Amino acid sequence: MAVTIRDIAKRAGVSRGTVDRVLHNRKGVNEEVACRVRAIAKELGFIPNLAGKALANRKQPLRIGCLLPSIGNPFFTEVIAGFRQAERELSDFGVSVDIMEVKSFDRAVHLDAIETLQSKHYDGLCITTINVEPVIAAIDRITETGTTVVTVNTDISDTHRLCYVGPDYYLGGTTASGLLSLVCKQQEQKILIVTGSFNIKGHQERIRGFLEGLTTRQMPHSIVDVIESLDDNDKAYERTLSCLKEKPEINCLYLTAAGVQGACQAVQELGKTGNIRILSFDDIPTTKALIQKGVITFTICQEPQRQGYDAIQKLFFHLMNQQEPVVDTITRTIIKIRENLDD
Amino acid sequence: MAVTIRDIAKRAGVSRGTVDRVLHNRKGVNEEVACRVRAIAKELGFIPNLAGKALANRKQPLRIGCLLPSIGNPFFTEVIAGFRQAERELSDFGVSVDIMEVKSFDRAVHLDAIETLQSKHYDGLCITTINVEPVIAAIDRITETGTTVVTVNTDISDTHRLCYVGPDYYLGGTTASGLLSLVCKQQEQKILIVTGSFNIKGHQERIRGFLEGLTTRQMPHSIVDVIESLDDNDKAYERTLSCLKEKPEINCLYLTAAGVQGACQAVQELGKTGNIRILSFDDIPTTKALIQKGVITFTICQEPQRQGYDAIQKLFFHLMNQQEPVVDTITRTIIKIRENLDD
DNA sequence: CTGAAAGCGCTAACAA
DNA sequence: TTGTTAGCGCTTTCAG
Repeated sequence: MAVTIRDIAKRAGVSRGTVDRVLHNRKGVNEEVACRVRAIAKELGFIPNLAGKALANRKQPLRIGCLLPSIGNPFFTEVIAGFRQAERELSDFGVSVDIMEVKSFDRAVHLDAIETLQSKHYDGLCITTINVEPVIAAIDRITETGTTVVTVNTDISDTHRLCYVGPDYYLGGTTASGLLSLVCKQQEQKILIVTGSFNIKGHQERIRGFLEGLTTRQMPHSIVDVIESLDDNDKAYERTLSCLKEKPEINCLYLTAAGVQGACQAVQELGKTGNIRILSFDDIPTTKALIQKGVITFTICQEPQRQGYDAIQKLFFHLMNQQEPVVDTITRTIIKIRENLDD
Repeated sequence: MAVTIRDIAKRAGVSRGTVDRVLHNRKGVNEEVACRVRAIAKELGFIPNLAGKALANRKQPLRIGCLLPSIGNPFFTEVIAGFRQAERELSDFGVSVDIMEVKSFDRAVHLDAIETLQSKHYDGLCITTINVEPVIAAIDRITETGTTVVTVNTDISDTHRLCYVGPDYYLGGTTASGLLSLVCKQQEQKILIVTGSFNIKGHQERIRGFLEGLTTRQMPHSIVDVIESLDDNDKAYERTLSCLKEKPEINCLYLTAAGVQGACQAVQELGKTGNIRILSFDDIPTTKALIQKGVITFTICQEPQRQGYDAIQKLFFHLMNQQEPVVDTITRTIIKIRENLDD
């Protein structure tokens, strides 16, 4: 039978109320008793019962706020589904989830959004934002007020976030290179890299992992060019098109970010489908369609729905039961080809 | 604010006890009142609060029993880890999980094990067993006594199980064929299929999916032979060795089941590593090592840990809150190559 | 057949 | 500084 605060109270010769105060580090307890209670709790290996806590907390439900740069970016649809699933499963424990969506990775927009979130005094935050100085500072201000922050999909370095839930971008890159090597054998690849932004660390990591992976696999290759799509289909289309025209030797496209459809459209219009091998990331509907058609050979995914789900879960368990250390959740690097696209 | 039995009781002009009796279909309630209560519950969209239930149920905890043919089969290590993780997370809700392990797929052994499980009167069962007549009947006998059964990893047809949690074997086969096609282009594959048993449906499905997938991808190929390993490394080694000697044209091995290490040993001893392409299923430690070494090109996995975890979760939620319909969980078909082997 | 009351583990408001 | 009490939603026992 599990240990309860009753057991601790009896053993320490105090009331349950006092035990509760000690366990929550609330002031107004004689330091001596506090010590004794803490010692006994540790000795007995006390773990608070979740059901009991949830029931008692019902009057002051747990409020979680989220920030996603999801407007106009279909990738985040799945992340949101994960948030919502977690909210549903945890509703019996008094959890509510608000999602704030913004467009783009603009610095001012994000700072503004974070300000707004702070003003709402959530118990916890799940956020995907940009890793730049003023944003980092804003987040530190929030954590200092006692709000717990989890970073989702994109980590924010050197801040006091509880943990990160998202992919290993470098591993995504090496996996792409590994599979490319298997598929192309010793045929030299003349590669055009279409990345999202030179300023986004995840995209850079996908390139770094890819290049190092090609070397490890001793894959003959050359990088013909690296261009930015800014996660935009139109830009990806134009720039890919002009680059392919200029450099007809290109036989491989490595798409590290959004803008997949645009880049593929350029290839298709030039009648080069089949002659140019295309690799991409994620599996938004348009990408799936291109794999079905055989335009893209494979895509590397990152469990977006799980990112949303796990972020909320982590936050919840931590808020309900401080103490045990929290580690990052690195979501899986999933290879999808035509056959296993739908699961 | 969510609806509680209190709300229903007030509205129906009865006590909470009566509402509880009605909601649990317990006898001893005037049919008229019962109807009224049921109607109000439905109208208000009542969903019982999990935390409340768990707390009240604490005196009669939920007991779940599991059956796995895991002795001597490393694949199930992960499934067990999933069972245990679920048990840990649900311990606050009074759930306990007993695991019964047997060796092999012997009919008598399984019948005996199921008998034993029945005699322990568990609230729910998670089982991996064989899909044959007497076993099916034994399971039906159990479900008739009110014990809920979930099938894990291997489904049992036409029985009154709550649901199935496991892979889509056919999809595993098509995925293997799809990736093989990408890797081998138009090079004709002369394939030796090493399956586990002709009598195990999952293995058959992996073959069927593979063959149909090769046709869909218009992959030139021939099946040189199909042999059984009986999930045993020694047998796999011997039979693969003699077959490879007899038919030196074989350039591809399709391993649908256990015995991977044995089959690979045969290839290695003949000095044919690199000349024979090998595909396998699952990622037990020995298989991982063979991928690292480059002996196996890729392996198709099925989320074994999630199988264990989800099976318990499903069972738990259903036992706590009958009513909502339960659907099967088909775990993902995961492609692993050297680079993404460890996640 | 039905209501009242106690209790699961925990929290918070109120007394002392 | 500490103890007492009521109550979260649900189940169960004991009266009636």
